[in-house]
Amino acid sequence: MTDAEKPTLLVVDGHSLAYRAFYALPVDNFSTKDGQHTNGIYGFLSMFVNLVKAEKPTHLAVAFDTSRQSFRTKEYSEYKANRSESPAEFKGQIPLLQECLRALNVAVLTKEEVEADDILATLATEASEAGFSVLVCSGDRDTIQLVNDDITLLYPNVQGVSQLKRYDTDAVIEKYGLPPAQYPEIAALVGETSDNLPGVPKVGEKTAVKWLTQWGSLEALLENADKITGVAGNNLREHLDDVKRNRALNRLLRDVELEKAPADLAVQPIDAQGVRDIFARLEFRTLLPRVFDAFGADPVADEPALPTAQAPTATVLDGAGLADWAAAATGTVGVTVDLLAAVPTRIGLATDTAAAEAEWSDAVRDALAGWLASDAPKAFAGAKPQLKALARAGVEVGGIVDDVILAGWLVRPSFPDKTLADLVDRYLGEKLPEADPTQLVPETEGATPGQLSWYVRRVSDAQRGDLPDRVAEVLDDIELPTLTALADMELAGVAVSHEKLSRFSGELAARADELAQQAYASIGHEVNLGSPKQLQEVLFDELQLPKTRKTKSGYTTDAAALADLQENAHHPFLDLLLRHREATKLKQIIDALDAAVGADGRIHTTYVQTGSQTGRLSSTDPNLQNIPIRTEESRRIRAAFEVGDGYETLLTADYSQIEMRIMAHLSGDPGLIEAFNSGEDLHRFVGSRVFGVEPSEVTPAMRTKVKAMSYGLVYGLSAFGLSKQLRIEQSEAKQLMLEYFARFGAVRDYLRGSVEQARQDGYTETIFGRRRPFPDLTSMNRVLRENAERAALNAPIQGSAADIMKIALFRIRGELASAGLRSRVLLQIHDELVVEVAAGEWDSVEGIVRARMADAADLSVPLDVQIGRGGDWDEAGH
DNA sequence: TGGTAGACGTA
DNA sequence: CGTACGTCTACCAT
Repeated sequence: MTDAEKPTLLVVDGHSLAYRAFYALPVDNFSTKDGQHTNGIYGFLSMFVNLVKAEKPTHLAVAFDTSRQSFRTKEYSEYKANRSESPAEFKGQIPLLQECLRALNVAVLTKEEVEADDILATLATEASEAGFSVLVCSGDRDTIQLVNDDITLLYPNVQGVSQLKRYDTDAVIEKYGLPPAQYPEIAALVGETSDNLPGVPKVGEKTAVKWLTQWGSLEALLENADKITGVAGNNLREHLDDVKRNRALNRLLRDVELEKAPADLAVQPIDAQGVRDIFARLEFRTLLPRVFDAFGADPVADEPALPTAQAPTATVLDGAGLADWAAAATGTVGVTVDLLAAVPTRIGLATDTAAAEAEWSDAVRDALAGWLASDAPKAFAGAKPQLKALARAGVEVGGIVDDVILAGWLVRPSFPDKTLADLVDRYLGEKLPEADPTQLVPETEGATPGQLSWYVRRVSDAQRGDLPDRVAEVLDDIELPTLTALADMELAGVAVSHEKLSRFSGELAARADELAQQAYASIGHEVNLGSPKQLQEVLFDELQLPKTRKTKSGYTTDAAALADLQENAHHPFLDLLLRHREATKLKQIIDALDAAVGADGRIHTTYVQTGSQTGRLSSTDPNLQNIPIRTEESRRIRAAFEVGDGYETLLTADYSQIEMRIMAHLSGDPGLIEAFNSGEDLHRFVGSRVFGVEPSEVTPAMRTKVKAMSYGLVYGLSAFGLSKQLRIEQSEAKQLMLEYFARFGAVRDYLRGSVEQARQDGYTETIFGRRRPFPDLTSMNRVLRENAERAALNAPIQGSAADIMKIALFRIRGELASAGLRSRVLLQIHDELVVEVAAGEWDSVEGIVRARMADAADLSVPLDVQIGRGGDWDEAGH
């Protein structure tokens, strides 16, 4: 067998190389946006990919230490005792690196009590005996002893991991003057500082090599120790035990029992999707193509192809046939409506064994409308756009018992599966047949609506088994009813006055222009006021203003920082810039809204039901949940949202302090509960308790402080953050927190306890059972862990509020309908609803809205609802 | 064309 | 060093 034909095994010491990368690469450039450090992972993978590409091994493995404890520390407790604990930022990267390697289908080997190098030694030895050519990659010099004709060591340079030096037998002899097997004998004499193994004083590499050459081996040298002259000889005789110990400890084990033999380590096709997923999490982008290249995988085609199940051929029927088919079907029927430009084109139905479908037509609509509206159980994947299209065609849908996208989001709200294909992969382990969108005449046919429905039904079945009971209740009792309500709201849209918007836009354009001219004049030249980069040059280079808070690429120019600057070093440019920002921001919002007004004079937002990790909705295209309200002027935008033709007035209804009320309920704090039951203003009540004065004696300053404290609590605010917001000393903020908790101790106990509970369970839970997983609560990375703690503190509170609002929303919708009223809910802004009220319906509607919002949940404090009325949103917002 | 950073609007 | 979102512009890489 020639070398070229020999299989090549590459074995890598994962720990030592990642560790080198950790120190070689700057943390700042290698962290995810939520604070996970990735420099060690990136550096390792980068080197690893280069190695694989260059060496083209046929077999691969990466070994890791399990802990600092090994048989060596047992034999010699001082072994590596001089090494400081590796930083938590590094340790936290190891599991993620291992996850990457698993996605690459590379064997990850560990063994209790044994160091990674012993695993390398065992594999290298076994492989070389089995006729492999072996590459050992390690940053530990002890691995030099492994080198022989079949085994080559790749050793990283001091600079880092980008350059590896090759040690074959000749290279070792050239460098050390002795064959590789004798390197440990040199090391035993010289000692190894990094392992805390002292050697013979005054004996360096030169002397050691000279002695060993002279006597042939360490054994012979030690036998003849009394014949060595000079100080070094004396030292040797005094340190014989050290040398023997060193030699015993630096001998790598070659007979560790491993789960894998070299032959089991053949390079496998990578899990392309798995690699994409973990790389996306780690925010690696440039690495992805390099990995696919090195491993010879096609980044586009999904690699180790999942099995494609044989979907039943969907029977193509006419309307009557499909209606008969549906009526005869037992159990839940999967439903898929194909859309083109939001209009139905085809409809497919399926059980878990059979599928049927039809081109959409008036005849199909008429035949199927009865079954669709009935309670016959139906499952969808992403139902809302389909429901809307059907509704536009005049078809109502009842009996919705599942939406697999919603169910998937409830299980994994942080990484929701976005498509049916994702869910088919996750729950069925199959690949959904999809037409290649880049090809005019696709090679692979996509599934038909009937077949898609078959997948929907099967995913639905598989997923239900995976759903904890309480989460299933959230799906059935909250999300599915909400789904229909949202479809109605989106279809209804909200009337917006183009005239009001465009007049305001014109005013703002003129003002922004004037402010820009004045700003240019104040600094003597033009500058793009919308470019933070150019602004930094003006502020900190030209004007030499004091530096503000750091950002990734310089210093911030945000409003808070500019306001600070103005206090210290007022320059006319600052005020002009702030006012210009305000004007352009408003104009930009107005223009976006104006562009979104449809032919019907209304804006139809899209509510993303899976848009948050807490259970809240989000709103897009356009976002109607962040319409300005704070400044008098910005409210002119709200005034452009008007009651529509055929309706009489707008009603707004919002929960007051719902999150604080939920805190009171969850914590059971008697003081806070009393505050809400007393009828007194919340912050006044809390202020009187905290500062020990009568409610009437609570000053505005006191009220501001406790208000900030109360709201901050819900977000995991620190003394630092509180002091910053209130612009008070940290000591005073700390004192305020102490006083607050002295009066409302159960609040603190609850918050602490809920985070601890979440740490144990791995997830938080709302009052209604909605869960949110928090794996980072046990992270060793402090930033990551503390971020998770604050989010975990907030999740049950924000999430319970979201649950309550959803319940109120669909109950209001149902009751308005069953009372035969035309009035309808248009908007939801987290704790507020906007309702369009038809003539003569105000009293009924107001009563329904108030009652259903107030009794949406039974808490230990009342849910207070504020109602407003007006011809536009601004007026209605009291 | 696509993605990120910085800024800022809301609850 | 306060949670949850979406969208805009500038800018840089492709």
